[in-house]
Amino acid sequence: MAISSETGRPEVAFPETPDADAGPPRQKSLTIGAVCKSLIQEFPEISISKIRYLEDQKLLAPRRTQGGYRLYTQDDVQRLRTILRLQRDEFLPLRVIRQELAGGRSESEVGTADGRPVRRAMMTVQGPGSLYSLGDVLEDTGADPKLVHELVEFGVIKGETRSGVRYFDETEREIIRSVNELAKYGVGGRNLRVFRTSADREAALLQSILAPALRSRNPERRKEAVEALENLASVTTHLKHLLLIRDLRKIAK
Amino acid sequence: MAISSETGRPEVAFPETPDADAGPPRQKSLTIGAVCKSLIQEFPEISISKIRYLEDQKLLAPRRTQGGYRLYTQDDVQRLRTILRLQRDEFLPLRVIRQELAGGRSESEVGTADGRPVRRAMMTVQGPGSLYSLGDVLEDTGADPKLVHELVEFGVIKGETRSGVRYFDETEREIIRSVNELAKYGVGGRNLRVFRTSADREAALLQSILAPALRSRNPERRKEAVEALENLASVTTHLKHLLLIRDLRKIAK
DNA sequence: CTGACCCTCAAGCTGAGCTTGACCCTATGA
DNA sequence: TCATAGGGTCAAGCTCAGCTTGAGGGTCAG
Repeated sequence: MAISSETGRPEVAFPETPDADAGPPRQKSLTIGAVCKSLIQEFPEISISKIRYLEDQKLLAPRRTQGGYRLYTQDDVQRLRTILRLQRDEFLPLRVIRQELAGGRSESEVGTADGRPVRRAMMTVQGPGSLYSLGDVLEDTGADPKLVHELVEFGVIKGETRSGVRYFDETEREIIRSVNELAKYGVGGRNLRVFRTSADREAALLQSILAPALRSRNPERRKEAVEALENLASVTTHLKHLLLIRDLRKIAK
Repeated sequence: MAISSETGRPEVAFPETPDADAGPPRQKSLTIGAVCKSLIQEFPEISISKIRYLEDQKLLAPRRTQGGYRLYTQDDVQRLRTILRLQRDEFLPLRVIRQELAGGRSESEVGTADGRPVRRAMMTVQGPGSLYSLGDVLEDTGADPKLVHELVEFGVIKGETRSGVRYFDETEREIIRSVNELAKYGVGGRNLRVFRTSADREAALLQSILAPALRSRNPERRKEAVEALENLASVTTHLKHLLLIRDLRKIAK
């Protein structure tokens, strides 16, 4: 409801209404100047032109007003913060940051001063996690409602209907984000089938391997099996990525 | 005995005598050309002028012969290797590398041994990258030679035969590592087909999408296309992982 | 309707990280 | 002993990432 349509026109133009609805702190969009001010504490080197430059380099994609002004949601700002931190603290070149962010290295995982670990939130097989309304998801991901509808229809995601309203979990939200990203490159519609069926096939494979343990009466064993499942998922994902890279190299000649 | 004194004058000038004395492999000093050759496997981009440049930047300080020739001990070479790895895999600028090395971050703790880093290497579609012999790979990954043989036979990896010896690149090495990991869980043999074909299918998809740009005469456009390829690879990998997680959740109940 | 703010686009700047070339010296073995 | 392959210095130059600047012009809230 907050966002009217694909044109990126917010109903309430500027600093969005601090609407008194749902719990989570609502998204107030900021102009580029405001964003700059809000970050100058942590990053004294920042500048408006730099933020624009980062957008030019495909690291950001804020919505726009009808007039062409950039509007940054809190998520956009968080992403920007992440970018700046990766640049400052890890010396990563923008090209690499772009990829890190494209693959799901998300905001929260960088800031928190830790050393290595990088635990991926929605990568876990366990637990429910938080739920997001369609509006939340659209705002978060910048996706077209039609796209979400399509995904639901194709059974890629299904959400969870609660008192008539459909909610999505983090994984689903990230799926939407990724699909939206792919759409920009012209990957969409039935191409997604390729991914779905390969995921299904793979899940079946892993299940068949761990089936005995998963069906076990012993909760200890079941827990182990679930963990194994997570590990296997990571490894196979990595392997598939490597195989893909290998193939792509041939293509790129 | 091998090295005479602080003046940097070696008793036996050039490639030092392979002296048959004390147990530990004695310090054979290498000339800059020899060093370069010995590293070109792992770092194809290296050059004599670059090594000299690094010295200029105070990252190295090899001894010299009376005549002014640089002489590198094994330790020097190891240090150089470390520098190059920090540069390639962690993207550290030389200024930072200098500090890291000054404050005891030692050779051993960066390389192949440990867990994470190794970022770029096999993630990029570009470039030749370093090469590893079968022995290197087996040592690195702890895999069974038979396994490697199998992978080569199945055409999953093929290596690069150079003067009769087969070498593998980083991607292939990591593929081997992953497959070996999977083998521990009992995933192997023809199960790998699933992964291979899905990677192939996906590569074909991406290729078809970017084909025009990739075939373009304009090098500018081609570069963009290759970058897009890398981004797409990241995104699709992420997406597939998410889909897999989604499936696995159902399985795990 | 004005003043602060924002937009694009092309050109320019800066520093890191090498490379090149001119010119000369060193080590080694035939 | 001297040919020749390999090294050495130094200054200049090149490339690329990552911004900045400036000209010219539109947008938005009060």
